[in-house]
Amino acid sequence: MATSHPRYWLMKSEPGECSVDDVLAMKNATVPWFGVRNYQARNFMRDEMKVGDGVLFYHSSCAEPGIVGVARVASGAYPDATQFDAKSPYYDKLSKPDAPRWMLVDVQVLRKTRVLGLPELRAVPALADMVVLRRGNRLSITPVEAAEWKLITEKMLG
DNA sequence: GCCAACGTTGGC
DNA sequence: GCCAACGTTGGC
Repeated sequence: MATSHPRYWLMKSEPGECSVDDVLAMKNATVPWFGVRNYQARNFMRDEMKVGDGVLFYHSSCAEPGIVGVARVASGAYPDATQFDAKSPYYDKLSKPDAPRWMLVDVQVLRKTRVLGLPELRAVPALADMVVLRRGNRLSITPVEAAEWKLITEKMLG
């Protein structure tokens, strides 16, 4: 049976660690989405994301949280190298190379946008159900509905 | 710095 | 398997 999986996602990054500008400065404007240590977010990357899926690049834990760029999923899932690096804050001593716990995908930034902040997003009735806007949401990767993607990328950022 | 909300841990 | 304690996220 064909399961309809989301084709669009919102991915949070702390700009102090990896901003949209940092990614644009990288080779092919592409970055491995390292550091996710939440099973639900991992499962999205491991099980549901496909190359070409749309991504809203979001800055969190900063002066002006919000959407700051449009990106795409640029690889299938593979192990997050930081889990094996004892010097990394993301080191996981329980993870073994032959049985990695944490998987990631590469994300390629297609364009930087103006900051679409939370108050502006919350002011749009059609976005009221966006997962990222739900009360208490802390998940760093959330699905985005096709209609939400279209509205944000074409109307609000167009 | 505060605090709400949620995930994880671990004793039982 | 329950659930209290604790840690983390992230907006404000």
